[in-house]
Amino acid sequence: MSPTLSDFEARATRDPAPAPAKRPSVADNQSCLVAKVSQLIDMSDLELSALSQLQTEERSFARDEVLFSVGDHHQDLYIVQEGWLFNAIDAPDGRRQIVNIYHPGDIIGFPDIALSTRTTDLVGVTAGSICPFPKSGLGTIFREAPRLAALLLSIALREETVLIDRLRVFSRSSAQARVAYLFLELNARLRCTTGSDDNTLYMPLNQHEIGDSVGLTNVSVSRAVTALEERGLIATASREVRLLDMKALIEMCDFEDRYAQVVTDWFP
Amino acid sequence: MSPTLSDFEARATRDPAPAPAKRPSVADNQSCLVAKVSQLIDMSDLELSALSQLQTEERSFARDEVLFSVGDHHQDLYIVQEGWLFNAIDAPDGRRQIVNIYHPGDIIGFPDIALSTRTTDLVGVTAGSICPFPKSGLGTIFREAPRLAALLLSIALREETVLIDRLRVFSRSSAQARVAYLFLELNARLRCTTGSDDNTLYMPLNQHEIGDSVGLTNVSVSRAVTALEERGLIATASREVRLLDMKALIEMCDFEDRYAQVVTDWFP
DNA sequence: CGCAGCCTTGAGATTACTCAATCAATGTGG
DNA sequence: CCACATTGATTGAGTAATCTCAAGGCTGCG
Repeated sequence: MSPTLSDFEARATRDPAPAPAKRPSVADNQSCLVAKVSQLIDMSDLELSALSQLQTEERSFARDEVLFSVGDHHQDLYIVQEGWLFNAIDAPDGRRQIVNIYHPGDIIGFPDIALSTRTTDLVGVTAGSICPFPKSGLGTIFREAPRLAALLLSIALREETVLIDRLRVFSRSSAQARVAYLFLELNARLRCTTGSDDNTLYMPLNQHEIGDSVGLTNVSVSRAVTALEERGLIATASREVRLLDMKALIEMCDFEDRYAQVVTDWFP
Repeated sequence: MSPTLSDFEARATRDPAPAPAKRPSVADNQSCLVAKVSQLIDMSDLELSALSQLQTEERSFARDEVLFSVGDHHQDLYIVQEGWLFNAIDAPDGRRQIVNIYHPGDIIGFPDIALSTRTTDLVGVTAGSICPFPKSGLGTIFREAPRLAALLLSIALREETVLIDRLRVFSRSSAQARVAYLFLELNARLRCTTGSDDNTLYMPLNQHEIGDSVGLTNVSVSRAVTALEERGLIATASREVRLLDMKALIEMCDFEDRYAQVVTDWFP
């Protein structure tokens, strides 16, 4: 039996070893994008074929590999097949802002397609692979599969809502609240794909990278994590975080789960 | 001659008196959305009629009026016809995050349509009016006018890029840099609609509201503005800000103008 | 003239940052 | 199998920035 999307996801989150075993090409079965979209809506044959035509070869990446950089010209979106990545912007003072953390099934590079060049670097957190998806294929989708086009807009708008949530948290809250928010968000996202619900999450980012995500230094992250542990809100193992007191965590950073629902009532 | 979009904009930014004079209804000429979209691309007759059918009655609002609140169910997007508004989220500790500031021609409520309820409050900064646009009309656009649908996605993605820029600035930068960024962003947005290029901008927000926008207290805003003036980077009058040293301002907050361009090469 | 809203300024408290040293975990080569 | 190097996490001490609380000033308006 060939692997399904959830197989990929489970493997990616539990076994992020640097050298991934030989996997069957995605073309063996279906494209990453088809898998991703199938999760969200049922597709007609027409829609399926429109999507499948956009299939291109997957590309693998290594831990810490930079897949593209700010200023690069681009032709593609990517769908994550396996592994974690993030995109980031380097500030002139040497600090870095991690903008988004990507997991299997996520779409990478969406905001950039309205501009001519990349606005962020893309970096591998673990080893893994991504499926390119030519930007020009979007035209086809909009022309031939309006319902899929509407779904893409929905995905973009949900990303925007999440960014607004983060803006609120990161511009006002304490170090502990910021770290708590990051853990809660990752948990919400991973839960809706992997289905595990014990509120334990795999965390391949080191504390410096966590700091780059939430706007803190590695030292402040360390202190915040320690404080959250001492308060009994979380427990950390080697590369795992367990959220012990969801209610308190959610309350301290005013977290909202935006991944639970997608409204489709206005779709064509 | 009935007013054009740019008439509205010029009036809104230069004459934000609390009680707007009687204006002809937008139906006299064309819908707000048609005007907005015409700015960005040329439309075929088919596209024009698809858009025009979505016309509904405009609604006026007063300074400080709350037009909708977090949790409200919604059916509409809005296009700003005249005046300024912002949307905001109240934090449990009594502070408030202003998420977005809207000017004539802007689309309000876009991120919310992927969710069932409002995620922010909408508040009038000056008096003005907005044109509702039923969410269900989006389905029509996606079905019948794919190029307009693609344009909507572009607009959403540009909003997202701007949010990413803000996340970077507000989670790391100094008070002066945050305030400078806000002024630069407002200037860039107003310039592309009003066309004035002397880098002087109308600023109806008080310092408390500026603080709510950039994640500072009113006291810190006051100190930051004073410091920027003392350094000769800006000058402030009663309700105006003049940007004296664009180069230094842009450099201190790493500002990027995302409003100058929209790439349409992938459009159907 | 006096009130109200907004802005400014001061002083002390809080919070995160920087710099630096130490500790822990992991992996490598002899 | 163990010394050693490397990377990441922790802890301490002092610094810098913003926040809070509070008082006072300016401006526009009834």
